[in-house]
Amino acid sequence: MPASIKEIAKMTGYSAQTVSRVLNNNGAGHRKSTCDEILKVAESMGYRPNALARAMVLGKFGSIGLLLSTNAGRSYLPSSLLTSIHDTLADQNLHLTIGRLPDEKLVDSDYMPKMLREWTCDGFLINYTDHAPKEMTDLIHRSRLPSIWINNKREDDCVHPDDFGGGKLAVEYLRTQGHTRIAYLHYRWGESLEDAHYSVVDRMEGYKAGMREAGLDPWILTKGHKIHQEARVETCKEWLVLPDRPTAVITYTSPEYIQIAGLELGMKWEEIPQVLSFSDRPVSIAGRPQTIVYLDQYLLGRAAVESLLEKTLNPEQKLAPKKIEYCVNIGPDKVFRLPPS
Amino acid sequence: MPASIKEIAKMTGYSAQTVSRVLNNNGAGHRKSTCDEILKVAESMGYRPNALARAMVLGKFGSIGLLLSTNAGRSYLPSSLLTSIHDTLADQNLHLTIGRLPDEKLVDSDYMPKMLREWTCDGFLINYTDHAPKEMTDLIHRSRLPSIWINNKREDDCVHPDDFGGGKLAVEYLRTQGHTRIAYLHYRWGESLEDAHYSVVDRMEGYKAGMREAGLDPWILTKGHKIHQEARVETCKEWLVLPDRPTAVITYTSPEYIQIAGLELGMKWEEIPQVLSFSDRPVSIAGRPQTIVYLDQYLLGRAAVESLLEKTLNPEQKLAPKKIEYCVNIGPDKVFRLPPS
DNA sequence: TTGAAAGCGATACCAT
DNA sequence: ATGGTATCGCTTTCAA
Repeated sequence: MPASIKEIAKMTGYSAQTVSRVLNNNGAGHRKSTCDEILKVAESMGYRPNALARAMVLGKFGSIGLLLSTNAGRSYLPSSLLTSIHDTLADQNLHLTIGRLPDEKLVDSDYMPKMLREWTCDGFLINYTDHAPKEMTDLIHRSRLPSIWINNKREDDCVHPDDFGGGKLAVEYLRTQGHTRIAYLHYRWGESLEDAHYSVVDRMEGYKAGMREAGLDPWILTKGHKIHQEARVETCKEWLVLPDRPTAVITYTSPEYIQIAGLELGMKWEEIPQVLSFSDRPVSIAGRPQTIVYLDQYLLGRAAVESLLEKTLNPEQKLAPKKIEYCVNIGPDKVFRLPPS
Repeated sequence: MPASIKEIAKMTGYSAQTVSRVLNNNGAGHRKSTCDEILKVAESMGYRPNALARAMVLGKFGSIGLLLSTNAGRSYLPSSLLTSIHDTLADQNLHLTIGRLPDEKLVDSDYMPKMLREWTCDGFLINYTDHAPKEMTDLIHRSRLPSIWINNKREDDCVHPDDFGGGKLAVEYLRTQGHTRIAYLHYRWGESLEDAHYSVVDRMEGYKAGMREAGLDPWILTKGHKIHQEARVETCKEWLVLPDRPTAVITYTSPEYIQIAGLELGMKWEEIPQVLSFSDRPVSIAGRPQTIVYLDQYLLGRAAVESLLEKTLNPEQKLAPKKIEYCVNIGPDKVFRLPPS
C-alpha cells in the first residue's frame, strides 16, 4: 500500500487539504517552504495518487471498455488498431480496459460479464465484426453507456472501413495502369454470405460498380461452390491457363495462391497477373513487396474514439456512421487514392 | 449516472445496508418479501454496483495492468496472448488494463505515463520483448507493485518460451524422420545480436546442441553479412543448387523464402528440403499446412498471470523464471514433443 | 431481520 | 496561507 495523503499530512503536520493542494495545484498559494517540505516527504514515502479515489470524487471512471468476442474471428483486433485506440484515449487521460464476451453464454440469463454487470467505465467501444447476438445488443443498451461499434455497419454509432469504395478504388487504380482484363477472385461462392462480414460482399460489389463505371463487364472468377484452402492453388492454375486470362486480379485477401500457382506452372513473375488484395499492413511475398488496397487502422481507431468521446458529452444523440477510406499502397510511401469528391 | 444503493434505499424505505446485503449476499438473513421488493426496484432502476466504490472499500483495484512499449517490435502481443491473459484474469474477477510506454519519453524525467504516475492497478504484466531501458525498470520498481515480465529472460519474475529447447526439439524431430543433413538458416549474420531478442540466439544454440547430441556437426547456412528480405530468395537458390544440399532446414521464421526459391528453380514440392520454422499459429503456404515448431501462447499468458497472482499474495518473494515448452506441430492435432525429462 | 455509524482516499467549498 | 467538514458509493462492524 503506497502512502496516502493523510499519512503525509500526519508526517508533515499539515492538513490533508494543504497536502492535496500542494501536490495537485503545483503549490499555488502556498509558502515555498511548505511546498518543499511536503514534496520532499511525499517523494520519500513514494506517494502516488489513488486513481480510484480521485475518480470517485470526480464521478467518472476515466476509462473506456473495449468489448471483444471470445469467438475467434468475430473480433478483429490487429495491434495497429489496439495501439491507435489506446493512444487516442491516452491523449485524453483515459484508460483502456479490455473485456471479452463469450457469445454462447450471453444467451444464458444467469451469466453476465463483469463489465456489463458492474459499472466500470464511461463508455464502450464494441469490436464485434459480424452480426452481434440480440442478447448482447440488449445488454449493452441496458447498460445505458455511450457505445460505438467498430468494423460493423449499422444505422448509427459505428465506424468502419469503406469496403465498397475500396473495391471501386482497386479497379480505378488498375485502370490507370492500363489494365482492362480485370477479374475478381472469389473463393467463397456457394457459402452463405449472410453471416459473413459485410466486407465480403461490399468489396466485390465495389469492384462490380467500378468496372461498370469504367465501361467494362464485371468478371468474377469462381466455382459453383466454396473453394477450400487446399484446393485454391489448383483452381487458380485452371484460370491461369485460359487463353484470355486476366492481366490483373482483385481478391479479398491472400494474393499468394495465384502467384504460387503461376510459379508451379513455370511462369515468371512478370507473366503472372498483377494481384491486388486488401490488407491493413504491408504484404511481402518472399521479400517482394506487394501492391495492396490498404486500410490504415490508425484512422479507424482514432475515429472510433473520437466518436465515443463526442457521445460521452451528449449520450442521447445518434451519430452518423463514419467510413474510413482505403488507398492503394504501391511502394514505400507511394500511394494512390481518389480525389475527394 | 445509474442508480446508487442509496437511491434504492430511499425508494424502498429500507436502509442502504439492507439493500446492500440483499443485493450482494443473495438476501441471506432477510425476509423474502424484503428481498423481492428491493430486487424489483433495483431492477427497474437499472441498478449496477459501482466497481469503483467497491474497490475502494476493498482496498484493491481488481485490475492488472499490461504494459507495452510504443516501440513497434518491442512488444509482441498476438491476440492469442492477449486472450489468455484476459481470460485467466477474468476467472479471478480481475480486469485487464492496457498501458503503453513510449521508450523515448521515459528518459525525460518530467514525463510519466499515467499508469505509473498514479496508483491504478494491483500489479503489472510487462510485455517488453527486448532489453528494457533502465529508466523503465526503475519506474516499475519504484511503483512497488508486483510485476512479471513476459517474453523476457531475467533472473527472476519472468515467463518466456524455451527457445533453446525449441531448437533442440526441432533437431530431434527431424532425426525421427530420418534426416541427417539438417541445416540452420540464419539471415542475420553480421548484425549485432546483442540488442536482438534472446530467441534469435537461443534457437540457433539449441539447434547446435541438438546436433551435437545426435552426433552431427552443426551446419549454419549464412553469409558473412545480414541478408535483406529482397535478397533472401536468391541466396536460398544458391544453397539449393549445392550438390550436397540439406534435406531439412530449420529457420527462425518465414519458411517461404526457401520454398519459393525452390519453385523458381523449377523444383517440385517433394524435392524442396523440409523447412521447420517457429510459430505460434498454424502456418499454411498457399493452402499447404506446414510443420512448425509451435508455441502455445495460451500457456504463456496463463503462466504469466498465475505467477503474478502468486506474487500479489506475497510481494516480497522473487519467483524463479518459468519456461514454456515448444512442441512440433505436424498436422491437425498431431504433435511431437519430448518426454518430460 | 434490520439499521446506525465509521471509513476507504481524494477533492470542493467554506472558513479562518 | 491553511484547516474543517462534507461528499462520492459501498462495505464492515456493531448494536438493536
